[in-house]
Amino acid sequence: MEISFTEENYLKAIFSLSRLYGDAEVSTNQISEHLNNKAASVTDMLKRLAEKKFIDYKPYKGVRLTEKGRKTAVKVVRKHRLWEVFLVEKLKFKWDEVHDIAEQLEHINSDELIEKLDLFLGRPKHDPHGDPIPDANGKFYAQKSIALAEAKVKQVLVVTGVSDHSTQFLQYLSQSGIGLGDHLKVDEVNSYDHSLKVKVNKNHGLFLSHKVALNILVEVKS
Amino acid sequence: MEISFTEENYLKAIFSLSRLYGDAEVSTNQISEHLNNKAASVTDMLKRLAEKKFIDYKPYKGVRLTEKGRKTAVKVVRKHRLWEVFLVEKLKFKWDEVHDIAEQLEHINSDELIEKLDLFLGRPKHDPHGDPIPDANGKFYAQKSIALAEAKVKQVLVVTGVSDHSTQFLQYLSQSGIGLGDHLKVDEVNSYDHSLKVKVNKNHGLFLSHKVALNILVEVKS
DNA sequence: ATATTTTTTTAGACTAGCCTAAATTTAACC
DNA sequence: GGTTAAATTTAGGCTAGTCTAAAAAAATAT
Repeated sequence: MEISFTEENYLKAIFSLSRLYGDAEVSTNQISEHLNNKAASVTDMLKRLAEKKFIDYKPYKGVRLTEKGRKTAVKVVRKHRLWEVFLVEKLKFKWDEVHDIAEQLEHINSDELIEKLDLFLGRPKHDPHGDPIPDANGKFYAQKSIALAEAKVKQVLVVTGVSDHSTQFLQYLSQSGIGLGDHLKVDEVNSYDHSLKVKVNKNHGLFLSHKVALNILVEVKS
Repeated sequence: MEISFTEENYLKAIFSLSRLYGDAEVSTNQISEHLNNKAASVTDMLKRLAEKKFIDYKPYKGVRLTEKGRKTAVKVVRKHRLWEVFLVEKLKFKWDEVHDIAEQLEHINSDELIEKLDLFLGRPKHDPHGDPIPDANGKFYAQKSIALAEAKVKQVLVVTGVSDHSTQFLQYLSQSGIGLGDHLKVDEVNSYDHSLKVKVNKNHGLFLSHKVALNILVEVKS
Protein backbone atom coordinates (compact mmCIF):
# COMPACT_ATOMS: atom_id res chain seq x y z
CA MET A 1 0.00 0.00 0.00
CA GLU A 2 2.96 2.33 0.32
CA ILE A 3 3.44 4.35 -2.82
CA SER A 4 6.05 7.07 -3.25
CA PHE A 5 5.67 10.53 -4.77
CA THR A 6 7.82 9.39 -7.64
CA GLU A 7 5.73 6.33 -8.35
CA GLU A 8 2.59 8.47 -8.28
CA ASN A 9 4.15 10.82 -10.79
CA TYR A 10 4.97 7.97 -13.14
CA LEU A 11 1.43 6.62 -12.93
CA LYS A 12 0.01 10.06 -13.58
CA ALA A 13 2.30 10.48 -16.58
CA ILE A 14 1.31 7.09 -18.01
CA PHE A 15 -2.35 7.88 -17.44
CA SER A 16 -2.26 11.21 -19.21
CA LEU A 17 -0.10 9.95 -22.07
CA SER A 18 -2.38 6.99 -22.67
CA ARG A 19 -5.43 9.29 -22.79
CA LEU A 20 -3.61 11.63 -25.14
CA TYR A 21 -2.88 8.91 -27.65
CA GLY A 22 -6.21 7.11 -27.59
CA ASP A 23 -5.63 4.60 -24.83
CA ALA A 24 -2.76 2.90 -26.64
CA GLU A 25 0.33 1.49 -24.92
CA VAL A 26 2.68 4.18 -23.68
CA SER A 27 6.33 3.96 -24.67
CA THR A 28 9.38 4.35 -22.50
CA ASN A 29 10.56 7.35 -24.49
CA GLN A 30 7.22 9.14 -24.20
CA ILE A 31 7.37 8.79 -20.44
CA SER A 32 10.99 9.86 -20.21
CA GLU A 33 10.28 12.95 -22.30
CA HIS A 34 7.16 13.79 -20.28
CA LEU A 35 8.98 13.47 -16.96
CA ASN A 36 12.21 15.05 -18.16
CA ASN A 37 14.44 12.17 -17.24
CA LYS A 38 16.32 9.44 -19.08
CA ALA A 39 14.85 6.36 -20.69
CA ALA A 40 17.04 4.09 -18.58
CA SER A 41 15.54 5.54 -15.40
CA VAL A 42 12.08 4.94 -16.79
CA THR A 43 12.85 1.29 -17.53
CA ASP A 44 13.97 0.84 -13.91
CA MET A 45 10.78 2.34 -12.58
CA LEU A 46 8.55 0.40 -14.98
CA LYS A 47 9.97 -2.81 -13.61
CA ARG A 48 9.16 -1.70 -10.09
CA LEU A 49 5.64 -0.58 -11.00
CA ALA A 50 5.01 -3.89 -12.81
CA GLU A 51 6.30 -5.76 -9.75
CA LYS A 52 3.72 -3.89 -7.66
CA LYS A 53 0.95 -4.62 -10.21
CA PHE A 54 0.32 -1.00 -11.14
CA ILE A 55 1.08 -1.63 -14.81
CA ASP A 56 1.33 -4.41 -17.39
CA TYR A 57 4.82 -4.31 -18.79
CA LYS A 58 6.39 -6.43 -21.53
CA PRO A 59 9.97 -5.34 -22.36
CA TYR A 60 10.18 -3.35 -25.60
CA LYS A 61 6.38 -3.39 -25.90
CA GLY A 62 5.30 -0.35 -23.91
CA VAL A 63 3.10 -0.22 -20.83
CA ARG A 64 -0.55 -0.03 -19.90
CA LEU A 65 -2.09 0.73 -16.51
CA THR A 66 -3.80 -2.08 -14.62
CA GLU A 67 -7.10 -1.30 -12.91
CA LYS A 68 -5.14 -0.74 -9.70
CA GLY A 69 -2.76 1.61 -11.52
CA ARG A 70 -5.57 3.53 -13.15
CA LYS A 71 -7.38 4.00 -9.83
CA THR A 72 -4.21 5.33 -8.25
CA ALA A 73 -3.48 7.69 -11.12
CA VAL A 74 -7.01 9.06 -11.23
CA LYS A 75 -6.92 9.70 -7.51
CA VAL A 76 -3.82 11.84 -7.99
CA VAL A 77 -5.55 13.71 -10.82
CA ARG A 78 -8.58 14.24 -8.58
CA LYS A 79 -6.43 15.65 -5.81
CA HIS A 80 -4.50 17.88 -8.19
CA ARG A 81 -7.64 19.40 -9.66
CA LEU A 82 -9.41 19.86 -6.35
CA TRP A 83 -6.39 21.68 -4.96
CA GLU A 84 -6.33 23.88 -8.05
CA VAL A 85 -9.92 24.86 -7.41
CA PHE A 86 -9.01 25.64 -3.81
CA LEU A 87 -6.05 27.78 -4.82
CA VAL A 88 -8.04 29.81 -7.33
CA GLU A 89 -11.45 30.02 -5.66
CA LYS A 90 -10.38 30.39 -2.04
CA LEU A 91 -6.84 31.71 -2.03
CA LYS A 92 -7.38 33.92 -5.10
CA PHE A 93 -4.46 32.71 -7.15
CA LYS A 94 -4.59 33.34 -10.88
CA TRP A 95 -5.40 30.18 -12.79
CA ASP A 96 -2.00 30.17 -14.47
CA GLU A 97 -0.12 30.30 -11.17
CA VAL A 98 -1.49 27.21 -9.52
CA HIS A 99 -0.02 24.28 -11.39
CA ASP A 100 3.31 23.98 -9.58
CA ILE A 101 1.75 24.23 -6.14
CA ALA A 102 -0.96 21.70 -7.01
CA GLU A 103 1.83 19.46 -8.28
CA GLN A 104 3.06 19.31 -4.69
CA LEU A 105 -0.32 19.19 -2.96
CA GLU A 106 -1.54 16.28 -5.10
CA HIS A 107 0.73 13.93 -3.17
CA ILE A 108 -0.69 14.66 0.27
CA ASN A 109 -2.00 11.36 1.48
CA SER A 110 -5.33 11.37 3.34
CA ASP A 111 -8.65 10.13 2.01
CA GLU A 112 -10.51 12.08 4.64
CA LEU A 113 -8.73 15.26 3.57
CA ILE A 114 -9.78 14.85 -0.07
CA GLU A 115 -13.37 14.18 0.95
CA LYS A 116 -13.55 17.21 3.23
CA LEU A 117 -11.83 19.43 0.70
CA ASP A 118 -14.26 18.31 -2.01
CA LEU A 119 -17.17 19.11 0.29
CA PHE A 120 -15.69 22.48 1.29
CA LEU A 121 -15.33 23.45 -2.37
CA GLY A 122 -18.91 22.40 -3.15
CA ARG A 123 -18.00 19.24 -5.07
CA PRO A 124 -16.79 21.06 -8.20
CA LYS A 125 -16.95 19.22 -11.52
CA HIS A 126 -14.22 21.20 -13.30
CA ASP A 127 -10.88 22.66 -12.30
CA PRO A 128 -9.95 26.26 -13.17
CA HIS A 129 -8.51 25.12 -16.50
CA GLY A 130 -11.82 23.49 -17.43
CA ASP A 131 -10.59 19.95 -16.93
CA PRO A 132 -13.11 17.56 -15.40
CA ILE A 133 -12.64 16.38 -11.80
CA PRO A 134 -13.24 12.64 -11.33
CA ASP A 135 -15.36 11.54 -8.38
CA ALA A 136 -14.11 9.52 -5.42
CA ASN A 137 -14.65 6.29 -7.38
CA GLY A 138 -12.51 7.47 -10.26
CA LYS A 139 -15.37 8.21 -12.66
CA PHE A 140 -15.25 11.25 -14.95
CA TYR A 141 -18.78 12.54 -15.37
CA ALA A 142 -17.94 15.85 -17.01
CA GLN A 143 -16.33 16.66 -20.36
CA LYS A 144 -13.38 18.97 -20.76
CA SER A 145 -14.53 22.57 -20.96
CA ILE A 146 -13.47 24.79 -23.81
CA ALA A 147 -13.44 28.56 -24.21
CA LEU A 148 -16.70 29.93 -25.59
CA ALA A 149 -14.65 31.40 -28.42
CA GLU A 150 -13.82 27.88 -29.61
CA ALA A 151 -17.42 26.65 -29.67
CA LYS A 152 -19.22 26.08 -32.96
CA VAL A 153 -22.43 27.81 -34.01
CA LYS A 154 -25.61 26.04 -32.79
CA GLN A 155 -23.89 23.82 -30.21
CA VAL A 156 -25.70 23.56 -26.87
CA LEU A 157 -23.31 24.86 -24.23
CA VAL A 158 -23.28 25.08 -20.42
CA VAL A 159 -21.16 27.62 -18.55
CA THR A 160 -18.69 25.78 -16.30
CA GLY A 161 -16.26 28.52 -15.33
CA VAL A 162 -14.18 31.51 -16.27
CA SER A 163 -10.51 32.01 -16.92
CA ASP A 164 -10.46 35.65 -15.84
CA HIS A 165 -11.44 35.95 -12.19
CA SER A 166 -11.21 39.72 -11.92
CA THR A 167 -14.08 41.49 -10.20
CA GLN A 168 -14.53 43.61 -13.28
CA PHE A 169 -15.03 40.64 -15.55
CA LEU A 170 -17.26 38.78 -13.13
CA GLN A 171 -19.46 41.86 -12.66
CA TYR A 172 -19.71 42.28 -16.40
CA LEU A 173 -20.85 38.68 -16.70
CA SER A 174 -23.52 38.93 -14.04
CA GLN A 175 -24.79 42.17 -15.58
CA SER A 176 -25.04 40.31 -18.86
CA GLY A 177 -27.05 37.61 -17.13
CA ILE A 178 -24.41 34.94 -17.51
CA GLY A 179 -23.69 32.69 -14.56
CA LEU A 180 -22.39 29.24 -13.73
CA GLY A 181 -24.63 26.49 -15.15
CA ASP A 182 -26.42 28.78 -17.62
CA HIS A 183 -27.18 27.47 -21.10
CA LEU A 184 -25.61 29.21 -24.07
CA LYS A 185 -25.85 28.89 -27.82
CA VAL A 186 -23.78 30.76 -30.39
CA ASP A 187 -26.13 32.14 -33.06
CA GLU A 188 -23.65 34.08 -35.15
CA VAL A 189 -19.93 34.69 -35.44
CA ASN A 190 -18.64 37.95 -36.85
CA SER A 191 -15.87 36.85 -39.15
CA TYR A 192 -14.08 40.20 -38.97
CA ASP A 193 -13.52 40.61 -35.19
CA HIS A 194 -14.74 37.18 -34.03
CA SER A 195 -17.39 38.70 -31.81
CA LEU A 196 -20.47 36.57 -31.09
CA LYS A 197 -24.20 36.84 -30.90
CA VAL A 198 -25.39 34.30 -28.35
CA LYS A 199 -28.53 33.01 -26.72
CA VAL A 200 -28.41 33.00 -22.91
CA ASN A 201 -30.95 30.58 -21.47
CA LYS A 202 -34.10 31.75 -23.32
CA ASN A 203 -32.92 35.18 -24.44
CA HIS A 204 -31.45 35.68 -27.88
CA GLY A 205 -29.35 38.56 -29.05
CA LEU A 206 -26.60 39.08 -26.52
CA PHE A 207 -23.40 40.44 -28.05
CA LEU A 208 -20.04 39.26 -26.71
CA SER A 209 -16.60 40.37 -27.85
CA HIS A 210 -13.93 37.84 -28.74
CA LYS A 211 -11.98 38.86 -25.64
CA VAL A 212 -14.92 38.03 -23.40
CA ALA A 213 -15.60 34.78 -25.27
CA LEU A 214 -12.03 33.68 -24.60
CA ASN A 215 -12.57 33.99 -20.87
CA ILE A 216 -15.82 32.05 -20.54
CA LEU A 217 -15.48 28.29 -20.14
CA VAL A 218 -18.25 26.06 -21.46
CA GLU A 219 -19.01 22.39 -21.75
CA VAL A 220 -20.37 21.19 -25.10
CA LYS A 221 -23.62 19.35 -24.43
CA SER A 222 -24.45 18.43 -28.03
CA MET B 1 18.46 26.69 -1.52
CA GLU B 2 17.24 23.14 -2.01
CA ILE B 3 16.19 21.58 1.24
CA SER B 4 14.59 18.15 1.56
CA PHE B 5 11.58 17.10 3.63
CA THR B 6 13.92 15.08 5.80
CA GLU B 7 16.24 17.99 6.43
CA GLU B 8 13.26 20.17 7.32
CA ASN B 9 12.12 17.56 9.80
CA TYR B 10 15.51 17.46 11.47
CA LEU B 11 15.60 21.25 11.77
CA LYS B 12 12.11 21.27 13.21
CA ALA B 13 13.09 18.59 15.73
CA ILE B 14 16.20 20.48 16.77
CA PHE B 15 14.21 23.69 17.09
CA SER B 16 11.54 22.18 19.28
CA LEU B 17 14.01 20.24 21.43
CA SER B 18 16.15 23.31 22.00
CA ARG B 19 13.09 25.29 23.09
CA LEU B 20 12.01 22.48 25.35
CA TYR B 21 15.29 22.41 27.22
CA GLY B 22 15.88 26.15 27.56
CA ASP B 23 17.77 26.86 24.38
CA ALA B 24 20.65 24.56 25.28
CA GLU B 25 22.55 22.40 22.79
CA VAL B 26 20.55 19.47 21.54
CA SER B 27 22.13 16.01 21.74
CA THR B 28 22.26 13.34 19.08
CA ASN B 29 20.27 10.94 21.24
CA GLN B 30 17.51 13.46 21.90
CA ILE B 31 17.07 13.93 18.17
CA SER B 32 17.17 10.24 17.39
CA GLU B 33 14.54 9.55 20.02
CA HIS B 34 12.35 12.42 18.83
CA LEU B 35 12.51 11.29 15.21
CA ASN B 36 12.33 7.58 15.98
CA ASN B 37 15.50 6.65 14.19
CA LYS B 38 19.02 5.60 15.17
CA ALA B 39 21.73 7.83 16.55
CA ALA B 40 24.08 6.86 13.71
CA SER B 41 21.57 8.18 11.17
CA VAL B 42 21.33 11.42 13.10
CA THR B 43 25.10 11.87 13.06
CA ASP B 44 25.06 11.46 9.28
CA MET B 45 22.40 14.10 8.88
CA LEU B 46 24.02 16.52 11.35
CA LYS B 47 27.13 16.51 9.23
CA ARG B 48 25.11 17.37 6.16
CA LEU B 49 23.17 20.11 7.94
CA ALA B 50 26.40 21.59 9.30
CA GLU B 51 27.88 21.48 5.79
CA LYS B 52 24.90 23.50 4.58
CA LYS B 53 25.25 25.97 7.48
CA PHE B 54 21.91 25.16 9.08
CA ILE B 55 23.52 24.17 12.39
CA ASP B 56 26.70 24.56 14.39
CA TYR B 57 28.02 21.09 15.07
CA LYS B 58 31.03 20.00 17.09
CA PRO B 59 31.35 16.18 17.33
CA TYR B 60 30.28 14.86 20.74
CA LYS B 61 29.18 18.35 21.79
CA GLY B 62 25.60 18.56 20.52
CA VAL B 63 24.13 20.99 18.01
CA ARG B 64 22.62 24.42 17.89
CA LEU B 65 20.69 26.06 15.03
CA THR B 66 22.36 28.88 13.12
CA GLU B 67 20.24 31.90 12.26
CA LYS B 68 19.64 30.35 8.85
CA GLY B 69 18.62 27.07 10.48
CA ARG B 70 16.30 28.79 12.93
CA LYS B 71 14.58 30.75 10.16
CA THR B 72 14.03 27.57 8.19
CA ALA B 73 12.69 25.67 11.19
CA VAL B 74 10.33 28.46 12.22
CA LYS B 75 8.97 28.67 8.70
CA VAL B 76 8.08 25.00 8.86
CA VAL B 77 6.40 25.55 12.23
CA ARG B 78 4.47 28.48 10.76
CA LYS B 79 3.27 26.38 7.86
CA HIS B 80 2.33 23.49 10.10
CA ARG B 81 0.23 25.66 12.39
CA LEU B 82 -1.46 27.60 9.60
CA TRP B 83 -2.46 24.36 7.91
CA GLU B 84 -3.83 23.08 11.22
CA VAL B 85 -6.02 26.15 11.47
CA PHE B 86 -7.21 25.55 7.92
CA LEU B 87 -8.03 21.92 8.59
CA VAL B 88 -10.01 22.69 11.73
CA GLU B 89 -11.65 26.01 10.85
CA LYS B 90 -12.40 25.41 7.19
CA LEU B 91 -12.51 21.68 6.62
CA LYS B 92 -14.08 20.93 10.03
CA PHE B 93 -11.61 18.37 11.21
CA LYS B 94 -11.49 17.70 14.93
CA TRP B 95 -8.48 19.34 16.56
CA ASP B 96 -7.05 15.95 17.46
CA GLU B 97 -7.17 14.66 13.88
CA VAL B 98 -5.09 17.25 12.11
CA HIS B 99 -1.53 16.67 13.21
CA ASP B 100 -0.56 13.94 10.75
CA ILE B 101 -2.01 15.76 7.76
CA ALA B 102 -0.34 19.04 8.77
CA GLU B 103 2.88 17.07 9.12
CA GLN B 104 2.66 16.49 5.37
CA LEU B 105 1.34 19.91 4.36
CA GLU B 106 4.09 21.74 6.27
CA HIS B 107 6.58 20.73 3.58
CA ILE B 108 4.74 22.30 0.65
CA ASN B 109 7.13 24.85 -0.72
CA SER B 110 5.68 28.21 -1.84
CA ASP B 111 6.06 31.52 -0.06
CA GLU B 112 3.10 32.93 -1.91
CA LEU B 113 0.96 30.02 -0.79
CA ILE B 114 1.77 30.62 2.89
CA GLU B 115 1.04 34.30 2.53
CA LYS B 116 -2.31 33.75 0.81
CA LEU B 117 -3.28 31.00 3.22
CA ASP B 118 -2.47 33.25 6.18
CA LEU B 119 -4.62 36.00 4.68
CA PHE B 120 -7.45 33.59 3.89
CA LEU B 121 -7.49 32.38 7.50
CA GLY B 122 -7.49 35.92 8.85
CA ARG B 123 -3.89 35.91 10.08
CA PRO B 124 -4.54 33.69 13.09
CA LYS B 125 -2.23 34.01 16.11
CA HIS B 126 -2.77 30.53 17.58
CA ASP B 127 -3.22 27.09 16.08
CA PRO B 128 -6.04 24.78 17.23
CA HIS B 129 -3.78 23.41 19.97
CA GLY B 130 -3.22 26.94 21.26
CA ASP B 131 0.36 27.17 20.09
CA PRO B 132 1.39 30.60 18.81
CA ILE B 133 1.88 31.05 15.05
CA PRO B 134 5.04 32.98 14.14
CA ASP B 135 4.76 35.74 11.54
CA ALA B 136 6.42 35.70 8.13
CA ASN B 137 9.63 37.06 9.66
CA GLY B 138 9.84 34.27 12.20
CA LYS B 139 8.72 36.34 15.20
CA PHE B 140 6.40 34.89 17.81
CA TYR B 141 4.15 37.70 19.01
CA ALA B 142 1.54 35.67 20.83
CA GLN B 143 1.98 35.38 24.55
CA LYS B 144 2.73 32.19 26.27
CA SER B 145 -0.11 30.45 28.00
CA ILE B 146 0.40 28.89 31.44
CA ALA B 147 -0.51 25.39 32.54
CA LEU B 148 -3.86 25.15 34.28
CA ALA B 149 -1.98 23.64 37.22
CA GLU B 150 -0.22 26.96 37.72
CA ALA B 151 -3.36 29.04 37.77
CA LYS B 152 -4.66 30.50 41.03
CA VAL B 153 -8.07 29.80 42.52
CA LYS B 154 -10.84 32.12 41.24
CA GLN B 155 -8.90 33.41 38.22
CA VAL B 156 -10.92 33.61 35.00
CA LEU B 157 -9.18 31.43 32.49
CA VAL B 158 -9.58 30.70 28.80
CA VAL B 159 -8.32 27.50 27.25
CA THR B 160 -5.75 28.34 24.57
CA GLY B 161 -4.15 24.97 24.02
CA VAL B 162 -2.60 21.82 25.35
CA SER B 163 0.95 20.66 25.90
CA ASP B 164 0.21 16.97 25.36
CA HIS B 165 -1.00 16.44 21.81
CA SER B 166 -1.58 12.70 22.07
CA THR B 167 -4.85 11.42 20.69
CA GLN B 168 -5.55 9.82 24.06
CA PHE B 169 -5.27 13.08 25.93
CA LEU B 170 -7.22 15.09 23.39
CA GLN B 171 -10.03 12.58 23.41
CA TYR B 172 -10.14 12.65 27.18
CA LEU B 173 -10.52 16.42 27.07
CA SER B 174 -13.33 16.44 24.57
CA GLN B 175 -15.12 13.77 26.61
CA SER B 176 -14.78 16.04 29.62
CA GLY B 177 -16.34 18.87 27.64
CA ILE B 178 -13.20 20.98 27.52
CA GLY B 179 -12.32 22.64 24.24
CA LEU B 180 -10.42 25.61 22.84
CA GLY B 181 -11.80 28.95 23.95
CA ASP B 182 -13.79 27.47 26.82
CA HIS B 183 -13.86 29.43 30.10
CA LEU B 184 -12.45 27.78 33.22
CA LYS B 185 -12.25 28.69 36.84
CA VAL B 186 -10.45 26.75 39.55
CA ASP B 187 -12.80 26.38 42.51
CA GLU B 188 -10.66 24.20 44.77
CA VAL B 189 -7.19 22.74 44.92
CA ASN B 190 -6.60 19.50 46.79
CA SER B 191 -3.44 20.19 48.73
CA TYR B 192 -2.53 16.50 48.97
CA ASP B 193 -2.43 15.44 45.29
CA HIS B 194 -2.92 18.88 43.67
CA SER B 195 -6.03 17.74 41.85
CA LEU B 196 -8.55 20.45 40.97
CA LYS B 197 -12.27 21.08 41.05
CA VAL B 198 -13.05 23.46 38.21
CA LYS B 199 -15.95 25.27 36.57
CA VAL B 200 -16.18 24.66 32.80
CA ASN B 201 -18.21 27.42 31.16
CA LYS B 202 -21.31 27.38 33.38
CA ASN B 203 -20.90 23.94 34.93
CA HIS B 204 -19.24 23.57 38.32
CA GLY B 205 -17.77 20.42 39.78
CA LEU B 206 -15.47 18.89 37.20
CA PHE B 207 -12.59 16.98 38.73
CA LEU B 208 -9.16 17.13 37.05
CA SER B 209 -5.98 15.40 38.17
CA HIS B 210 -2.73 17.33 38.52
CA LYS B 211 -1.33 15.48 35.53
CA VAL B 212 -4.19 16.65 33.33
CA ALA B 213 -3.98 20.18 34.71
CA LEU B 214 -0.33 20.30 33.74
CA ASN B 215 -1.22 19.61 30.12
CA ILE B 216 -3.98 22.16 29.65
CA LEU B 217 -2.80 25.61 28.61
CA VAL B 218 -4.81 28.65 29.63
CA GLU B 219 -4.67 32.37 29.31
CA VAL B 220 -5.39 34.30 32.51
CA LYS B 221 -8.21 36.75 31.81
CA SER B 222 -8.42 38.31 35.27
C1' DA C 1 16.79 -9.47 -46.86
C1' DT C 2 20.39 -7.04 -45.14
C1' DA C 3 22.17 -2.74 -43.25
C1' DT C 4 21.28 1.23 -40.66
C1' DT C 5 18.89 3.89 -37.34
C1' DT C 6 15.98 4.32 -33.42
C1' DT C 7 14.24 2.59 -29.20
C1' DT C 8 14.79 0.15 -25.19
C1' DT C 9 17.21 -2.42 -21.82
C1' DT C 10 21.30 -3.80 -19.11
C1' DA C 11 25.37 -2.82 -16.46
C1' DG C 12 27.60 -0.18 -13.35
C1' DA C 13 27.98 4.02 -10.63
C1' DC C 14 26.27 7.90 -7.73
C1' DT C 15 23.49 10.34 -3.67
C1' DA C 16 20.22 10.65 0.18
C1' DG C 17 18.79 8.42 4.08
C1' DC C 18 18.49 4.74 6.64
C1' DC C 19 20.49 0.55 9.20
C1' DT C 20 23.85 -2.64 12.37
C1' DA C 21 28.12 -3.47 14.53
C1' DA C 22 32.30 -1.85 16.16
C1' DA C 23 35.30 1.84 17.73
C1' DT C 24 35.86 5.98 20.20
C1' DT C 25 34.97 9.77 23.23
C1' DT C 26 32.86 11.63 27.32
C1' DA C 27 30.64 11.04 31.79
C1' DA C 28 30.06 8.70 36.12
C1' DC C 29 31.45 6.15 39.96
C1' DC C 30 34.29 4.24 43.61
C1' DG D 1 42.67 8.48 39.07
C1' DG D 2 41.18 4.36 36.92
C1' DT D 3 37.41 1.58 35.56
C1' DT D 4 32.92 1.07 33.83
C1' DA D 5 28.91 2.82 31.51
C1' DA D 6 26.69 5.78 28.35
C1' DA D 7 26.72 8.58 24.35
C1' DT D 8 28.45 9.37 19.93
C1' DT D 9 30.84 8.55 15.78
C1' DT D 10 32.89 5.61 12.16
C1' DA D 11 32.70 1.87 8.95
C1' DG D 12 30.30 -0.63 5.86
C1' DG D 13 25.93 -2.03 3.77
C1' DC D 14 21.05 -1.48 2.00
C1' DT D 15 17.18 0.72 -1.11
C1' DA D 16 15.07 4.21 -4.13
C1' DG D 17 15.83 6.81 -7.77
C1' DT D 18 18.81 8.96 -10.76
C1' DC D 19 22.65 8.95 -14.37
C1' DT D 20 26.06 7.44 -18.51
C1' DA D 21 27.72 4.16 -21.64
C1' DA D 22 27.19 0.06 -23.94
C1' DA D 23 24.45 -3.85 -25.60
C1' DA D 24 20.33 -5.67 -27.59
C1' DA D 25 15.92 -5.53 -29.88
C1' DA D 26 12.73 -3.43 -33.13
C1' DA D 27 11.79 -0.46 -36.89
C1' DT D 28 13.15 1.51 -41.20
C1' DA D 29 15.35 1.92 -45.52
C1' DT D 30 17.60 0.36 -49.43
